[in-house]
Amino acid sequence: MDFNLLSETLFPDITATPEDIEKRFPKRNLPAGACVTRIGPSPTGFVHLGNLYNAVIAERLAHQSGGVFYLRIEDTDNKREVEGAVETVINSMAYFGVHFDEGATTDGDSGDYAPYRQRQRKEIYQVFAKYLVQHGKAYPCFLTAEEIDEIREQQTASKENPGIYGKYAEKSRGLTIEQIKGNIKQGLPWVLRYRGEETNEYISVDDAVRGKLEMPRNNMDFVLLKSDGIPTYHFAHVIDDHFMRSTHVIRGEEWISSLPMHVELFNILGWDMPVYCHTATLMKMDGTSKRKLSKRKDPELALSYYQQEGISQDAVWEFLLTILNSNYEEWRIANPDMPYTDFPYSLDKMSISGALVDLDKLRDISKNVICHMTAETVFSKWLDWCDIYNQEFAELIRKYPEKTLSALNVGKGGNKPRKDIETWKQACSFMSFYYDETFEIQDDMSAECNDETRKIFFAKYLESYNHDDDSSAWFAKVREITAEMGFAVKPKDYKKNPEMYKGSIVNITNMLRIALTGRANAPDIWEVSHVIGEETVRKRLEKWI
RNA sequence: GGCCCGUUGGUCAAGCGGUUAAGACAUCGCCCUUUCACGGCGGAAUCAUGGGUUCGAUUCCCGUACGGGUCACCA
Repeated sequence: MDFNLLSETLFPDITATPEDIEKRFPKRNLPAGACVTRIGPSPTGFVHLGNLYNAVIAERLAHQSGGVFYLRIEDTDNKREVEGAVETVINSMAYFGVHFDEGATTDGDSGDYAPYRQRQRKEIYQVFAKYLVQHGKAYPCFLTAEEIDEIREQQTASKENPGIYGKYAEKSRGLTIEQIKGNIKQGLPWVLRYRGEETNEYISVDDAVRGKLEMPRNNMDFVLLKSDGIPTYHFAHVIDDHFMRSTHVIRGEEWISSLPMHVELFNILGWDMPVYCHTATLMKMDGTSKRKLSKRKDPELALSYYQQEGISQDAVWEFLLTILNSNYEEWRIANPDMPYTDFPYSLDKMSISGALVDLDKLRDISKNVICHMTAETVFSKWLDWCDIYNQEFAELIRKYPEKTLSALNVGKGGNKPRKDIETWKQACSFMSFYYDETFEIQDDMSAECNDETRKIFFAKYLESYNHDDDSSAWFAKVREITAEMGFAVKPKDYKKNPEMYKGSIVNITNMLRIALTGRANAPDIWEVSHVIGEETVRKRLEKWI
């Protein structure tokens, strides 16, 4: 077979050579050790935690080494593409603070290795498709879906591995140049297949997170170009990561099994392989067993879930970093105020078994992240979230900016700051008692405080109430009233001799707190009183008399 | 089914031939405290399993079980 003639028949319009492409995308001029990484989402409209997970690794690797981190859109499957999905990807990454140095943007592509959308790189792939045909390493295949099914059935029946290889490839490989020309003239669709070798060799790849990976060398005639002339993932990956000069390929472990195909292509094209980093799959607890997070069953897989829940993007990063590098948590405890960018991220500290997405842990992290923010930061981030997800509350915040800010400052100072706010969504319910519009009594007062006790207490309290009292003067009065009413001023006294008292000061303050905030769990009473103001204090307490 | 990856408390995990098997979340108890928190202290709780190798295995090797991935003109 005349491979040159075949390649001209198949790709008459391709005139560029591999050398031309090499020249067009020269090696990057970066300091030694700089990593070039990327994420390559496909625009299906669904951005999930796994995307972010890998993005965090890639971003850290690139930016902590002075390298480049870019966004490539893997849109080779036009059937799955959803309109606006590229924007969705870019926007959600931006929302979570992932910034690219180059790649696809909402406004075209930016960077020297453009285009960054695979469909626009069709000619580039075809240059190499043609090259492989010229060298007898690829051939057109006219097998129909039915024929392929038949082969598979036969293979299943005889318990052989499914696929086009060895003797099963004879039919598709055996065409003469005339037959091929004739088929093309007739307009029959064809795909370009790699010509696999029958082999029992093994390949070995050093994976940066898993160590040595050993598996049988590829023997399949896998598809390089689909019938629309667009490459499959495998072919596109090899060409793009070579020409975009990626040094590290970070991707999920589901790709491990196609590694032999990629190795084959890198070898045949004579290129160096990037460092592969196959990451663990995110799991979830289902009953008593772990399973992969599923798009249909688990809302927390979608990145939009974290946005809707109002989990701060910093918290999501912290969380991801803690499951990505086992020493991150200790580092964070030792360095509570440093930015995460100071943490030296390393691939060999990665866990290789699937991590469970533990929402409890996330909440705890989020709480700590928020408690380290200034009230001003909390104010603006929370407001940003409310503007999108809770407009009613956004209005309230805007209506009472000063009150809101001082409320956010309650318990902030000192070395033991309060950790009341977990998420922006939860902040709306936590903060609701500060505003008359959303104030409501949620908890019941303790049994020790019956109607009569309440009436007496609140009457006395209001009578002696002086809004200008400082915290200790205020509390002295509370104690005084408590004693007058026959309640123990010190909880310990009550504990020792419960029969001597009607209750303890704990019951009194609990009653006061509920009247003022509607719940048993709320910050310091004196501080709250000063945020909501004297008028509101009196109004809320008078109701009980 | 073939090939591949994995398995330390409820969860995330450190560990790399000899440890009282770190730490964090969750949980429970106690302490601090006017309350709510925060914080402090402490408890309970783990090496999937069977064989080797070894003076000694959580750690190394093999088998078994269990979980996961993949076997497309999807990525």
